[in-house]
Amino acid sequence: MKIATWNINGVKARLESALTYLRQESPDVICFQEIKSVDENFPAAAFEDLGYNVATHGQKGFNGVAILSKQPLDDVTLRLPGDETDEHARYIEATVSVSAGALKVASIYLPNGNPIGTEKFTYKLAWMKRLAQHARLLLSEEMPLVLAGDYNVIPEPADAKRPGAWTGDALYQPESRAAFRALINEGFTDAARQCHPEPGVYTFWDYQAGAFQKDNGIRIDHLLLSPQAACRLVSAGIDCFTRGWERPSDHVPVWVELDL
DNA sequence: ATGGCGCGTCAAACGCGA
Repeated sequence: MKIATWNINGVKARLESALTYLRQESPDVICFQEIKSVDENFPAAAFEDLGYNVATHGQKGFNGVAILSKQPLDDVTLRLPGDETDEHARYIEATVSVSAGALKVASIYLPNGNPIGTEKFTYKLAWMKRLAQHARLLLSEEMPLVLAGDYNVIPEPADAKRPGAWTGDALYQPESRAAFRALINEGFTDAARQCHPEPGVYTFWDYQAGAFQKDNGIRIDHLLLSPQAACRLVSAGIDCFTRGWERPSDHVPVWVELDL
């Protein structure tokens, strides 16, 4: 079973690319971030025509997450618990039935947090704390679980071509990295890193300054596996080729193959 | 060495991202 995550930076702008990717790679589940669309305007029919069930949590203009699955999506939950005043559409979770039982999947769009020293960075750290708390609850269910998405965190120096260029950035702050480590240390496996220990593995290249041509990338999109998913890990990969497509997203799909 | 973009909103710049 193949589960992918992709920050598509606007579903309207990326619809043809997304459909092409799904036709070509055919993941069983794909998590989208930054759909930048309200639920009513999400082009669900186009994805349903490819055999996907669709669950979205959108808002006007920015943010917005979705889960698409060939198998039915049950118990769809919107919003990350812990702050009723948080209006950002950044979290959706659902259960997918599989032959071995059930798999839980979340599509996560973690706050960017820039610039540091502002309420945006405070919001990022608070959001990460809420995520870690909710993750503990999910782990206690002891089922295969994949927390997939754009974490907006560069975990280690090896996750950036030029780590020194990110020292003042919210994605690479010690607090951001510590919060990510704390989440991992609850018992998750970083699927792409597990399968690809080598440096030079990136999921994002800025639109500016020819970043992709220079391979000046960072690894900020992650699939975190619960122990019950990690023991079924077959392979993981990053589909960099979409970054070379016409009008690309600045992020590329990351995927994991689980023996489920 | 440095900086170079793109999407959505809304109809000209601007917020936002990373």
